[in-house]
Amino acid sequence: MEHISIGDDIDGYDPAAYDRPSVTVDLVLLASIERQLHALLLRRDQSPQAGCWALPGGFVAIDESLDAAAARVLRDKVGMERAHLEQLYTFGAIDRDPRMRIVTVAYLALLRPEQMARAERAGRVTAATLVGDPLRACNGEGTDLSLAFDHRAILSVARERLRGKIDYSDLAFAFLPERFTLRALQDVHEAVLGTTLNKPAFRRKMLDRGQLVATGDREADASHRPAELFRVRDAAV
Amino acid sequence: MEHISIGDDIDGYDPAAYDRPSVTVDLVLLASIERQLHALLLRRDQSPQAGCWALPGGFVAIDESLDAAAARVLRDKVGMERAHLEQLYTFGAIDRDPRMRIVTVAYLALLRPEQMARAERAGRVTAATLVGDPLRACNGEGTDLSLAFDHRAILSVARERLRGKIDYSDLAFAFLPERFTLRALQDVHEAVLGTTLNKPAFRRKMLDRGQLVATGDREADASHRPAELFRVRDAAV
DNA sequence: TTTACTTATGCGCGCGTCGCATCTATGTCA
DNA sequence: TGACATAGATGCGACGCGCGCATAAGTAAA
Repeated sequence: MEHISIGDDIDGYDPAAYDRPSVTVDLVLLASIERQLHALLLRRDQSPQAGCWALPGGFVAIDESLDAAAARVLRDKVGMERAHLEQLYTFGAIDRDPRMRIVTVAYLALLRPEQMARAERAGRVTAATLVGDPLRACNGEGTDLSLAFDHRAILSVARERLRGKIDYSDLAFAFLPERFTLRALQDVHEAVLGTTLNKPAFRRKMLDRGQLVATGDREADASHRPAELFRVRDAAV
Repeated sequence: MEHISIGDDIDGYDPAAYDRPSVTVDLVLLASIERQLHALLLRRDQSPQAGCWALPGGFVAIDESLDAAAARVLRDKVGMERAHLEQLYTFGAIDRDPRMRIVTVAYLALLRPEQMARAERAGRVTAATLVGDPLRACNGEGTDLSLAFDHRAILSVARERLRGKIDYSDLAFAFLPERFTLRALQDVHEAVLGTTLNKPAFRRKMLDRGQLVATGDREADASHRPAELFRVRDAAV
C-alpha cells in the first residue's frame, strides 16, 4: 500500500489504498393529497434505529450512475416504474449513519396520488403526512413518527426545494394526472407552500402563463358544478 | 466475501464486499470582475486530458465531512483560508473520469476580486472568464480553453445556480468587499445574469429591501462624483 | 319543478413594483 | 471656470397581483 496523502492529486492515486466513504441514494417520494404533502417511508425493523422510519435507499453500484441508482431503488424498493426524479442534495456528515461512513445523494421523486396509493398497497412503504415548521412526519392518526438518521433534515430540504421552485418551474404538474382542474393545481401549490392562495389570482396567473391547454371536458364525479379539465401544453413532467 | 446483492438493504451489508465509487469534491471558484464572471482553473500537466483546464478538487477522506473536504481543498490547493462555500450538485456519471469511477460533489465558492487576484498570484491556479451561452471559458486573450472531464457542465450548473438565486438571496455580497457602492453591487448582478439592469430600479429595489446600511463615507479614487459606500446589515456572507 | 347550496368563472378596482426618461448634484481635469 | 462623467433622485406609465363581487352552472333536497 503506497503512502499517498489523501490531499494529493487524483492523478497517481491508488483507489484501493485508502478507506473511502460508501455512496448511497435516498429517495424522498412525495405526493400532494387533500392539500397536504405526503412522503413514503419504510419502517426499520433492525438496529440501529429500529422502529424509526426511513427513506427508501440503496447503494450506488460501481457501474451505475447516480440517476440510474435512484431509478433502480424506485423500482426495487418501492415497486414503481417511472416518476419525476430530480437530484436534491448530498448529505455527507461523518456520523450521519452509525454503521459506517456513508455519503448519500438524496433524490426527489414527485408522485401522483394514485401512484402513492398503489405503492402503499404494495405494502413495503407507508405514507406519512408532512406538517408544521420545523417539519414533522405524522401517521394517519396524527401522531408524530420518529425518523431515522438524518432523514428529517433530508425531508426538510426536500420541502424547501419544492417551495422555492414551485412557482417558476413546472414541477407542480408532476403531482397531477394528465388532466386536472385548476382547483387541483391550486391544491398542489397550497400543499407545498403550506398556505392558502387567492383563487382568481391563481387562476389568472396559470392561464396567462400559456402553459395550460383547456380540454373542453369537465370533471365527472363532482357534487357541484364540475370544473374544466386542463392539461400541460408540452409533454413536460 | 459474502454474496449480498448491491440492491439489498444497508443493514447487514459488508462495505468491503463490493467495489464502490470514490468520492471527491470539486470547487467552482468564482469572482465578478469588470462585469464578467471569472473562475479559477488548474492546468492539467498529466494524462488524461493533459493541457486541459480543470477545477481544483480532491478526495473526501473517510473521517472528513463533505464540507470539511471542500474547505481543505480550498486551503491546500488554492491557498485560501475562508470563502463563501455552498454545495452545488453531485456528478456521478459512470465514465465522467476515465481513470476510475468517481462521484464528485461540486461546491461553489464565491470570492472577492482581491481574493481571486491573490490566489492567482500564488501561481497554482489561473483565472478564466466565463462567457456566452452555452458557457465557454476564455483566457485573457479571449481564446477558448478546453476543459477537462465534465467540468464544463459543472461550471454551467454553477452559473445557472447563481442566476437562479442572486435576486432573492444575499449571495451577491460574497463577491464584494465589506464596503461597496451600489454600482459595484449592480455590476455583480450584471456579471452573473449576463445582462444589463436598469439603474434606478435596481437602486430602489436594493434600498427598499432594508438589507443595506449607508456608511456615510464615499469612494475615494473616482474621477467623478464619488458614490456612497454601503455595507450589509447582518454579518451575512 | 322549484329552491337552496356549492363551486366555477369572469370583471373591475387598487396597490405596489419596475422600466424608462429626465433632472440635479458633485467630483475631476483641462 | 467650464466641460465632462457618474451618482443619486423623481415622476410617469405599464403591468402583475391581491381582493371583492357578480354571475354561471351544476347537484341535492323540498
